Amino acid sequence: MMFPTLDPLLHSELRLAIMSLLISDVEAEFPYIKEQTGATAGNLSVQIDKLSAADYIKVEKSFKGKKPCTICRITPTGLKAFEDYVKALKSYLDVK
Amino acid sequence: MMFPTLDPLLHSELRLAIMSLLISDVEAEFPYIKEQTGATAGNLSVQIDKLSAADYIKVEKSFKGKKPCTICRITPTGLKAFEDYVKALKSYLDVK
DNA sequence: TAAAGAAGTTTATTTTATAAACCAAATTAT
DNA sequence: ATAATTTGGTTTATAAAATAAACTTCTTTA
Repeated sequence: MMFPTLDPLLHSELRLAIMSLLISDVEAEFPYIKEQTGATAGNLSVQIDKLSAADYIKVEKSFKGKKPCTICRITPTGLKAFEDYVKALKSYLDVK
Repeated sequence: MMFPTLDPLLHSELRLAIMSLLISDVEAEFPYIKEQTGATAGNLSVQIDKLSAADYIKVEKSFKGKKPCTICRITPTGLKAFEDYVKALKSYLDVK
């Protein structure tokens, strides 16, 4: 087949946005990701879980003063997957 | 919001592959698209309908000798949508 | 101390992708 | 000649995914 399969975990608007953020920002808190992506909290929570379950990101729960704080970071696995995804996408887009 | 929405009609592996083919090849027959994408006929038929309903492609049904022949071509609308999609995707991918 | 807000999670709903089943005509084999 | 297979699809059913609504717990403010 001439078109490589696109990692379904990354071929999702919200999950891709999350990963994109975490590549630039190294780490990001839940509310920040929510604001930057415009996602609802529920949707974001679900998609973060999926990325986390695949070990594409690590999620660290702590407290910031008295409030819960969820920090996300990309993993090497996630970075690799993202790079592979971009490479794969290019065979769909670089069409000339 | 910092991430533009990705046209859901194009943000689909098979539909994107179809569009990608039609940009390089100008026109393509159903069996050729099927072979190039590795899709099942059913899936391909459905996705072609969707692209056609949005006027991203035109579908022309004729006969080749005695056999039915379905030819697909991209429309200006489709080309524009593809270009916009690529542009939008870049804000997710060009991350450095 | 009641109401509102923050930070999420869980669950339900809608949408989408995909394949399985089907159909009609043509070709090939018996 | 006719039965079986292949070609070129379409329609329908199923499985998976995305998304939002509803809920929870704790905190802050009125």
